[in-house]
Order: sequence, then structure tokens, then C-alpha cells
Amino acid sequence: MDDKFLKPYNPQETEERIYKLWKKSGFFNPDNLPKRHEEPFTVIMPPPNANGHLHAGHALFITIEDIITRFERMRGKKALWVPGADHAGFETQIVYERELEKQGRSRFGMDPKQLYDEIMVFTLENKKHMEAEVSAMGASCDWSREKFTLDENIVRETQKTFEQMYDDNLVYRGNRIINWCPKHQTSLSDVETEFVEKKDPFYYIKYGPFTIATARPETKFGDKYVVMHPDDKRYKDYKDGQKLEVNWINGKITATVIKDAAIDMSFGTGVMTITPWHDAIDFEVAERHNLEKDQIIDWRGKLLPIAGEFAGMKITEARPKIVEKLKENGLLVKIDDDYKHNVRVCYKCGTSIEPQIKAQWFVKMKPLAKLAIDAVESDKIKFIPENYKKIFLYWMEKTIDWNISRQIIWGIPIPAKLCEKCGHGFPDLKSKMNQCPKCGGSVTADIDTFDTWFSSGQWPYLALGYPNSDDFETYYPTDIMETGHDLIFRWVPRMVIFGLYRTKKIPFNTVYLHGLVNDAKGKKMSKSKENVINPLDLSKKYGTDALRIGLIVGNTPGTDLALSEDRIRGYKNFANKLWNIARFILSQEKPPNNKNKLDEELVNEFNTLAKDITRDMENCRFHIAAEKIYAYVWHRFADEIIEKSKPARPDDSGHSGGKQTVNRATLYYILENSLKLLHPFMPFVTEEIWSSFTKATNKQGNLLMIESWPFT
RNA sequence: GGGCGGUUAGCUCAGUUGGUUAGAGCGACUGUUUUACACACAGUAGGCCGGGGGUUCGAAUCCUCCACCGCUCACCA
Repeated sequence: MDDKFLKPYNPQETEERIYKLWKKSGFFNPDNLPKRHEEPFTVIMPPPNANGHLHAGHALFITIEDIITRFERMRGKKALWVPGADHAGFETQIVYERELEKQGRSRFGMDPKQLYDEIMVFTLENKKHMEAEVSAMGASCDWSREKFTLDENIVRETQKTFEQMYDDNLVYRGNRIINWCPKHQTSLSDVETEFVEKKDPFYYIKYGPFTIATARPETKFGDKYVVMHPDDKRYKDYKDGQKLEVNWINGKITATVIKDAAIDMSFGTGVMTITPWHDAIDFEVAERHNLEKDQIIDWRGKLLPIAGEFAGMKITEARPKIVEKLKENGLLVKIDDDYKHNVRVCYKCGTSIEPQIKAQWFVKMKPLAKLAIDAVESDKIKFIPENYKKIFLYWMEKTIDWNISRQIIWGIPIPAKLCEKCGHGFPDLKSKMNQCPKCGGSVTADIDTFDTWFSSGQWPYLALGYPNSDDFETYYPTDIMETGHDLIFRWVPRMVIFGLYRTKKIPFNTVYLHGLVNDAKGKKMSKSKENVINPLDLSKKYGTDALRIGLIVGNTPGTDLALSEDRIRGYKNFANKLWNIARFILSQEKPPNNKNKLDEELVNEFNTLAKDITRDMENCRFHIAAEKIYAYVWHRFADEIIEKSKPARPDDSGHSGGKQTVNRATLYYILENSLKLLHPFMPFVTEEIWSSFTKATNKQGNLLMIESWPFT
């Protein structure tokens, strides 16, 4: 017996050594696997953001994907798991802005090149941490194929997709209303905003013969159109296009009556004035009737000269003063203090989104969504859990054009030129156009970058080196995309669309969505609540294997998990239990030879279980598989079978006990195959025991990692 | 307001297509230092499976209504 069994299992002393052993073997790279591994199996890792440390959600997805990969590898597949790192445009820039703040600096006014270079240094540093942490989780991914979203060829292909979509009339430049975050000074797509319920005063204001209602009086300076429903009998005397003299905030103006069916007659007074530059509905009304649009609020969220004496003020500062003036002028009818409404905010900082009109690049979604809908409806792409299919389709059906321009430096540049004269925009990947092809005017380079999801949406094929790569030919479409259910809108649909558009193939056969990892009480982890559990701390304290299986058992796909330290501690005990099982079996003087008899019933029982577990693994029911093998090893194998195998002791009355009822060969058989079944879940301790097992049975050589799965 | 999910032991959760006395981990309690393991073993307590109605020989599981919780989407100014 190995001396190592004299002490309890010690993960700290084992894990790094084992990981090096695996890495040195070369088997993370499917090219190096033995001949029996023929059929490719591919998982692309959702690239973690290279801007900080791993959190519990990362630990979960690494565990699940590693389980899948190790299982398929042992079953004889040519298993490839491609790791990656995401530059994470907007998110990383925000993280770095906080760093700057700490140093008393700000990105505004910084030389863009300088800022970009600094963020690159920061990102590459964090990328190293991230890689070390992924490794510490036991990830058997092929590091030789690791990709970064800013790798030269990935940037090039992302830009090519843009050009191709422009040529196919799927990308256009539009001067449209967009979501503007005044804090971060960039536009955002709809999925990058959230709604929060706010209670604000609701002001009823006199507008000529009408009373209008608004929560935002500060936007009303430029309101020169008053809109009502064409069927509203209360206002039947007013005709569409009719002009009225109106006494307004800063004096007399001429207002025009507009009739539009978008008005809800039952809300407020049934009349509203519109602010097309700063409101999506108003923008649409203005577009329909071809009305003028004036900007009231600047990009920093301050009032423009149109606001007269209030120009230059921030909205929050100006609002009470404006209300005061309305009151003085006798325009304020009443204030409703109990008005609740939903306000769109930036998903990162919670700042109220200020809609603005801006020229941006948009992806025309309808024809692309059609491709995705067809693929999912015909079940070419399968969802786990299944109900996400419906959610996916629901979102795809109603998707609107996607703004892909971001006013941030950290990202992939949009390779386009913009005409200074006519505003025409067009792709220019090689940057050789100096004149507008439409009007001959001079052009400047677009300084915006792509929405990060524009590039990460292309990840499955770009990570495989598309186009012109053997890997793409061999490993695409990938088998399974495993990611968090929170990315069902932000990421999954984009991957399906880009995959179908660019490669004409689905990017993956299955989407597996895991739930969020919450704290022990099921509450969302957040820094402000101080309930963040660092997975690496748990891994150090209880061992990575304990953390891994603790994240899996009882964790149904799509359902959030409450992670408690007690739970992980329990599985540390299990790792040690397994250790002691091995110690006991391997410590008996001689291993059985092949002629030793196996106990048929026990072997059958085990084989039935192994087949059952294999079925669970095939169907991604890892939570069930893990629990079954856990319960068997501890409560059946250790508590009953091994106990029965012990030579009975004489009882108190001097009679000898019953005879030994389990053959040692059976114990070896069950141990060997249990280690295999457990390996995907607990790779370190099983591999460590395996080396002793093979030594004891004179079958040294193979790593457990590439042993055959029982009953494939 | 729309959509989705949840409600099972003190806590956190399993329970594949309806099938015998409903399970696990943690926690609690009672014993046991027995020669693999006290990071252990033996055992105990604890649940009208959210509520009402229905389908069925049989329902935690299927249908329906209701309540509460969570998530998500949404242009009532």
C-alpha cells in the first residue's frame, strides 16, 4: 500500500500535482488521444471576462463542462473543449474606469490610445489570473487552442461579418432613437437596459386649451406638437394640423395638433405633447407625421440653450425649478404624488437611460431571426431544460433591430467610414476610401466599437478558427453550448443567428442552461450585500472535488442553486471516505488474481447502476448521476458490501462469526469502476487513487482520465 | 400588464415518461473511540408534497381554478 494512505486525503498537496500530470500527458488536446478516440465531440467554453477573478457562476459552468468533456473523452470520443477569454468591451471598460477613479483619474479627457493601451495591460494581467483559476477548478480544456476575443484573426473575421452583412443589406446606418447612458456616455442595446419601478410626482400642466400630464417637465421645452387620438370625442373640434397659440414655459409658442392612434384615450387626459428626441413613442409619432425633432438634453444629461434660463443645468437640479416657474405662470394644474412608473436604466450603473437620437449602425433582425426560429422550431437545436425553447422563440419573434455601435474605446473597431457631407456610412476594412461614394464628400473613420455581443455572438465558429481551419471542419457544429440562463437573450440568440448566417450551419446541437449560484439562503450574491462566496476559497478549504460535486448534486438545469459552505464540507467528507475505501481495499496483502471469483449478484447490481448512470450522463442529468454514484459508493459499497467482506470476529460467547461473504476480486472490480464513474465529478481524488490502484494491480500506465467508461 | 418558473422534513433541494410504506445533504436527538475512515459507524425523531376541484384502479407527478414567492419581458406620456 502507498504510504500516502496513512494520512487523510489532502487536496492541497494533490491537486496541483495531478493537474500538471494531466497537462503533461497532452490529452487535453484531442490530437494526442489514443487511436480509439475517433468521433469528435466539441464544447466551446463561454469565454470568461478577463477583468477580474472567477466567481461561483464560473465555478459551476467549468464543473459542468468539464464533466461533459471528461465523460465523453472516457467514452472514446475525440473530445475537445476550447477555452477562451473575453475582452468584454463595455464591462471591462467600466471595471477599469473604477480603477482610474481610485487613482483620481477619469477616462474623459484621456488620450484614447493611452486609455486603450492601459486597458490592454490590465486585461492581459487579469487573463492570466483567470486561466490559473480555471485550471485550479480541474478544467480539462485544450489550452493550446485557447482564443482571446481580440486575437487578430478574430477581430478580422468579426469585421468581415459586418462588411458581409452590409453587402447583404442586413446592416444599415440609421439616425434613430437609441438608449443613451449619460454616465457611461455610450448607447446601449435594449438587452443592456433594465426597468425599475420608480415613484415620481406626476405633473398636470396647462398647454393652451388642453391639460397634459408628465413625469418629466424638463423635457417639455421644445414641445410644439400636441397629440390626441383621432377617435377621442372630447377633442373632436380640433383638427389634425390645426395651429394654436400657446402660452408655454418660456413664453408664447405656436403648437400644432396631431391626431395619432398611438395615444391611449384612457390614460391621463388623453392628450400629450411630444418630445421626439427623448422618447421612443414620441419619436415614432414624429416619424409617422414627419415632424421636427429638437434636442433638449445634451449627452451629459444637461439642458441645452432651448431651455432658456435653465440651460446648462442637470435634470435633477432643473426639475424643481421648472415646476416652480410653471406654478408662477399659472400653468401647473395639479401634482399627483402617488404615480408609479417603470423607468429604463443602464443595466450596469442603474442610471436612468436618456433616449437620444443618434446615427448608429443597426442589424436588421427580422430576416435573421427567421433563420433562428426555423432552426429551433424544427428541433435542430435542443434546449435543456426544454421550457427555454419557448422563451427563446418568444424573444426571437418580437426582436427589434439591434444597435451595435458603442461609444467606448475598449472593443473591436467598427471598420467604417462616415461622410462628413451627407452622413452616409459604409464599411472600409482596409481603410483605403477617402471619398464618399454617394456624394464625393470627405470621409472620416467611425471611432465607435462593436457591441461585445456582436463578436461573442460569433464565438462558436471563430474560436475554431473559421474560416479555412481544420478544426472548424472537424469540430463544427459543436455538440453542446453550456451557459447561464441569464444569457438566453443576450448571447444564445446571437450565436444561433450568426452561426446560421455566416457558416450556414447551426453552431451547436444542444443548449444547456444552468441556473444562477446564490448564497446559502437563496439570495443573489452581491458585493453590497456582502454575501459573495468566493469559489476559490471553498476549493482551498475543502478541496476542488468537494466544491465540484457540491455544485452538481441536486442542481437541476435552469434552476438557481443555494450554495452553502456546509454543503461543500459534506462532500469533502465524501472525498475522504473514498480515500479510506481505497486505503482499506488496497491495503490487504495481495491483490486478487484474475481467477478469483466475482460475486455475480453484486457485480450485476453495480453494472445495472453504471448503465443507469450512463443514461443520466447522456441526457445531461448530472445532478441525478452524481447523487446516484455518491449514494452507492458510500451507503452501499462502503457501509454494506465492504463490511460484509471483512473476516467476521468471534462474538462475545466465543462462537466464531459468520464467514466472509464477499470476494476480494469483487471489491477490486467495484472500486475500479466506481473510480471511473466518479472521475468526471471528482477528477483529482479519483486520479490520485487510480495511480495506487494500478500500482497494486500491476496495470500501471494509463491515466484514469483516458480510461474507458464502463459500459459505453 | 404579458410570459416563464417555483411552493415537498427545521434549512437547501432531488423526485426521467403517474405505480407499492415520499428521498438526499446539512441540522437535531440517542448511542458507539469496533483492527479503512470520529472527515466515522449504528440508530431515532421530523412531511394531509401551498389550497380547492377534477381525470384515474392509482396523483407530489396529468387537467382546472385560487393564493403567495421568484425571475423575465414591456413605448401609458
